[in-house]
Amino acid sequence: MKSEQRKTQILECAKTLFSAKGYYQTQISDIQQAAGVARGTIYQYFKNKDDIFVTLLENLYRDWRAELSGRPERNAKAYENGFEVFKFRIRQTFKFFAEDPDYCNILLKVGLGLGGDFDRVIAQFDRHLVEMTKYYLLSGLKMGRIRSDINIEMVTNMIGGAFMRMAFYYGVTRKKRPRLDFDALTEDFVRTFAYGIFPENH
Amino acid sequence: MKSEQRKTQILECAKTLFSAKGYYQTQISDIQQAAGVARGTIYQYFKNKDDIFVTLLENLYRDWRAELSGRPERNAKAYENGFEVFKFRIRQTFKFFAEDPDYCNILLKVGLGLGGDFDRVIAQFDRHLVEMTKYYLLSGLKMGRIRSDINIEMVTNMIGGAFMRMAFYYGVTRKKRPRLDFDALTEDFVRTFAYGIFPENH
Amino acid sequence: MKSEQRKTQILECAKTLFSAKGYYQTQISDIQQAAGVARGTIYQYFKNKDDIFVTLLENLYRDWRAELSGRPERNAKAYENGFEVFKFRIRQTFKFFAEDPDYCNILLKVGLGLGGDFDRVIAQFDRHLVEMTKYYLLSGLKMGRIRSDINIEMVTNMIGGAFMRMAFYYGVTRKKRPRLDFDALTEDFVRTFAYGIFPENH
Amino acid sequence: MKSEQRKTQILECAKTLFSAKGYYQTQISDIQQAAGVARGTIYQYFKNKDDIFVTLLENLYRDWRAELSGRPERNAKAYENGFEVFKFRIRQTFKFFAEDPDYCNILLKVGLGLGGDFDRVIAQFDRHLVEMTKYYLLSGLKMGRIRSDINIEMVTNMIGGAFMRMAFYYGVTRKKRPRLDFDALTEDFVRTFAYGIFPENH
DNA sequence: AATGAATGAGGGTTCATTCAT
DNA sequence: GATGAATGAACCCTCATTCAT
Repeated sequence: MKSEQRKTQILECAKTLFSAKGYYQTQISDIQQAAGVARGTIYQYFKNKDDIFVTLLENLYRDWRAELSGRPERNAKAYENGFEVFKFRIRQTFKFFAEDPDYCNILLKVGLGLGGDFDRVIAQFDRHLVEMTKYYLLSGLKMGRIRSDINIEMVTNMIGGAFMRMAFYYGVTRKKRPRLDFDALTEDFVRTFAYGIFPENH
Repeated sequence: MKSEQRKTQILECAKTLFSAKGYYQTQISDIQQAAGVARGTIYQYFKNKDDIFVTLLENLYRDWRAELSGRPERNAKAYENGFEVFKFRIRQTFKFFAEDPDYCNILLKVGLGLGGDFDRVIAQFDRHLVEMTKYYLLSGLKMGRIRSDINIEMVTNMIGGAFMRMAFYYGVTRKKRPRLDFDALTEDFVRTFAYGIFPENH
Repeated sequence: MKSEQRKTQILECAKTLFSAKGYYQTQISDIQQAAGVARGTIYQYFKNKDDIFVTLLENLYRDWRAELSGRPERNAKAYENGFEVFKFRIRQTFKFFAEDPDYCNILLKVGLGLGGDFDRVIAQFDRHLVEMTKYYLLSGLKMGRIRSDINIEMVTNMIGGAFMRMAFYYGVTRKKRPRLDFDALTEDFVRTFAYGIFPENH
Repeated sequence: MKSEQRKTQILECAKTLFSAKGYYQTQISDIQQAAGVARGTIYQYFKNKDDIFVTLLENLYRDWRAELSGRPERNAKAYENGFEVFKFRIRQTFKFFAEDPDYCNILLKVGLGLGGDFDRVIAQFDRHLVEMTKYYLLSGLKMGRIRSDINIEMVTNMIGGAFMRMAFYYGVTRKKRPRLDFDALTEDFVRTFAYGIFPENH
């Protein structure tokens, strides 16, 4: 228990540092000092430096999924059509990243291009998000709620890319925006993909 | 001239390696061996390892802009309305990344999260792409060709994110897809943002 | 305490080596081997090679001042006139260098012409010695105990130079002279400057 | 002939650089650029870097001896007693260093502590100066012109040290002193050692 | 004789990891 | 469990010297 707290504390310090300085620029000694423990203590909780970063990524994935689970309270009926579910998840993800910019920065910037085991864990998140989108698109297609002429593969990627960039934008780049309205944000985001940006009488 | 060739050759080897292994995983000795020169020779052409990477990024930016310049041959008239210009640039950028996956990988994955001077050069590309998009949106708005109720800031980020992810997808992830039809790809991409994915009679 | 000992031990080895081989001829690996520690251990105690040498010079200066402080036991009265103070300090400095030939060699030979931070620390010693001499000369002048027609600036330099060369001679060049009589040495030195080398009835 | 000029020119540049930056801080490329020749050209005139420095020191020694040779014009008679000869040589050496501060700096500061072959060449100068002094003292002693109770070894070192420091002071430290009166300087220097700094009725 | 690109041995420094206390 | 001194492999970079042209 006490031990678990210590581990969490080290991870928290590591998160801040990795986010601020990147993986290779962050030394074990930085983490150790920030956490206020001795150098060797780190190695009682983690196998090595990689392990810290991977644990961080796995926690991120776990926490994100916890955020996703649950249902939108209101409008339980609409939930059935899949669109509301999708919107809810988009909303929760926005919230998740906006409320933890370090996680956001680590997943969408710092963690990329590191190679090795890291790619695997990051790909896990990526795949999950993409599958979620694709699932929505496919079921929407089947129900006639989505245009039949779209290129699923492409649109999936587009939505994923657009979403991640926005998450990064609102979570990291624009750090000091006081209070984001996640519902409105999500509505705007979804509407753009739903109806396009051309006037209706195009 | 001979000297310029040698520099280019070193850069080419470095590009492949950085793309495949990442910045920190690539040693000077890797580059040196790949280029078939002695260790010290590298330092006759570059100040240090950073310099190689930054030069690579600057060349990337330069080459990309060269790809953008020029006009679509056919349909010169439509070009006037800005939409064709935008589409042309999207198309050229797709082409640029698809034809040079290493550049693509370095810019959109490997180079991120390195910090230092690298961020500056990468941000240059990013800003350029975003400004290009925003410019198109603003002029389209003024001409009534784009819905007046969109959130410019958000849509700009969405298009940028969607585009980069696609470029990465077609350039790197799906590396071995023989022959991409850039015109069709661009058309699909643009249409999705233009008309949305919902059926017309929504 | 233990740590302080280790640092001292490394410094001691470095002193011997720097004195024997010079700054640039002494490698970190020489010091490391002489001290019987691993390469990296050196860097736990010193920022870099420069730092070792500068620390050495600063210790030298500190130790020398410690040697100077204190008063000649006997003849406390004569001490008042300044001459005895001066002689005592000359004596102590002779002693200091004769008993630590490595310090002597590092300060008066090895450390010269290195430039950088080193000059600063060496100049500190030099200035101190010169100021000490000048102070004695000026107060002697005021009290009528020194000829009024001497060129202070020149004589200061002469005494300083003569003294340093002698220190080097007795400390380093003539390394193995068993037992120096510092009192006699000082007496000779001072008398030469006091009365000159010409016969009295010149 | 042309070749000899080229060699001289390289040496001249090397002298300036070695004096300003020290031996190890001066790179072959510095010398090569300053001399306006290609890197490889240096090695057609000198075996290696050491050779340049040693040549410089040997030229210095040669030029100094040239400066010493010759006789004081006036007072040819006094010349016989050795004192005038000694004074003349002191004077010429002052002049030599004051007129070539780089030589002065190289011999009395930069060249010390380098070890290797350099010590040998520098020692040559040193020994010459000391022998000159000792010879004067011994003959003065024999002729009763110098106090019989002085410690020859010590006084020799004192005069040598005092002299070198002064030469350095007037040649390097006080670089910008307009016009030195070498006769007066020498007179002051010699008188200090001759009669001492105490009042006559001590 | 002159060039300057190429060389590579050699040095300083970093930093994740270990282990005796 | 906690500590932090010690470790040493690994890496970047310098720079005197060579040699084909």
